[in-house]
Amino acid sequence: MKALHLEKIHPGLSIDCVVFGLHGDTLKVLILKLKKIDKWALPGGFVAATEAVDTEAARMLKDRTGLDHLFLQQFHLFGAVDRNKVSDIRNFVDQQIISAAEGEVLAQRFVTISYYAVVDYAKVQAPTPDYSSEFCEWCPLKELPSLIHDHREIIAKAYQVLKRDLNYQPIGYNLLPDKFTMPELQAVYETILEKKIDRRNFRRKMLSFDILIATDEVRTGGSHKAPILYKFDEQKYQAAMVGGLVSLW
Amino acid sequence: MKALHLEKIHPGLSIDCVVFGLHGDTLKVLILKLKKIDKWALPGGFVAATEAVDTEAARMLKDRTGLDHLFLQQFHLFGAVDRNKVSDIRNFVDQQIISAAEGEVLAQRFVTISYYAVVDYAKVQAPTPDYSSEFCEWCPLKELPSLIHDHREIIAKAYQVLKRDLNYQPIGYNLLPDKFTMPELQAVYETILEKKIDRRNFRRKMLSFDILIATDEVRTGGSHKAPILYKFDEQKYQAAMVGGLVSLW
DNA sequence: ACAAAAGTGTTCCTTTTACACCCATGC
DNA sequence: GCATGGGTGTAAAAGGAACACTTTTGT
Repeated sequence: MKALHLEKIHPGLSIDCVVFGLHGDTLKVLILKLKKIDKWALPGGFVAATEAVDTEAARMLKDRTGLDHLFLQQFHLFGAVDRNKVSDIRNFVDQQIISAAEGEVLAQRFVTISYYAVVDYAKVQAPTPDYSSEFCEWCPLKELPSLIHDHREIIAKAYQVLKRDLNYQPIGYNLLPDKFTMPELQAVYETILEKKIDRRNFRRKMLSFDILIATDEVRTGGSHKAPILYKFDEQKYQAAMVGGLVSLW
Repeated sequence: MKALHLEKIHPGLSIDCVVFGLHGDTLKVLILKLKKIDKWALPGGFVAATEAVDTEAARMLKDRTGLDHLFLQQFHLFGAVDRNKVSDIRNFVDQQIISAAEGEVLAQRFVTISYYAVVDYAKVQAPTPDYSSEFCEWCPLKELPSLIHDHREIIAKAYQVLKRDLNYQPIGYNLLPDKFTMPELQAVYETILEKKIDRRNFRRKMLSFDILIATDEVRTGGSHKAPILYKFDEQKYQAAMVGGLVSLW
């Protein structure tokens, strides 16, 4: 159980991560159940004085999910004056999750820089809680429990940005295993965008981007024709991420 | 001349603003010439402990440009460990622009949250320098002088985001006077995207978004047919900003 | 009258949309 | 063999690209 080392952190700045995963046709986010308190929180933490902010975000994700090199996007700094609620901090101290001295520090004003990540649900075996939480859970985006501070707002913004980015960049990559079928990829889009897409048109358009490679394997098991397994063309995928898939002019 | 009040600011956090303006067919950014030092800086400052970050960014823009209610978008937190160069700070102290005690504080690690703004060049009469700078100037994006810290990198990122956003949202609004002609609007796109667009196709597509209202006025003066003046339809413009102009599905 | 540049229209071609049809797999 | 869902094809409509023509303004 790691403790806090508040003297070594960058002052007044925290990181919060919204980790998206797809469970069947449900979009879920990773949240932590706090100890002794009936509230939840986003995975996050503080920035070591000696580390880059982006590096620290990646570290936190690794600590919680075990995953490295994932799709991690900084998306917004939340900087309202009273965004970290003093009542929440006091609760922490009362429940002896943090010391009075630590509570003192955390009750000061904090701004938080938020990142979102999209991960392959299946690759995250057992998400690991941190010092302040008893367990970690995937929660459907539409069924969020009571969250501390402005974490609900952060998730809402993350989802909005995710939807926008999905229309611009082939994010599906990161939510799926290395090899996946066209219907699986389509499900990613339909779930996130909350919209039905014509099967055949989706297929054609997706293939036209020329970022997928058909393998000679198929996914058997369903009582129907076995769908072809695809993988992303790393090179072309990266290029598409830079330029974007659609543009006005 | 306002002084620094470092005891009242949020620690380790600064704001930097990239203000874009269009001068003819040149995209320019607003930069400040530092006193006694042969370097330039972005307009920016520190966050009062009692103010929201977004509010502070707007205040800085108002202080420098006199403009209120402008298009101001937070776009990235720069959080590398050594991004604020100690040598630059020392220079400040040596030149007595700031006190030794202030220099002490500023030499600590700072992360900066960046905003970009797009403004009507003509509306900014005389940009006002701050306590650290002797004057303020519009500089062509392609001819940037030596800038402190990572400000060059910040401008580069801002430009990249601006180009992306332009393809998504009708930003042109903010770079132009209330009433403008179709060729003027087209020039905004061509200048920012560095790309020629067919006059007639641009017109048709832009009108198809149904966010422009033709006035019954024209702009005279050119030795050619007087172009119609348009204005944005506030309502529909706002809606388009939310949904975006293009989408994959 | 002429140059310059704006407004309008047209043609061709590509993409999108909305389908019908066939194919493989498991029960 | 049949239900299920995947792969392929196609006709009609919409949208995009390229270009000709007309109109207005200042000199």
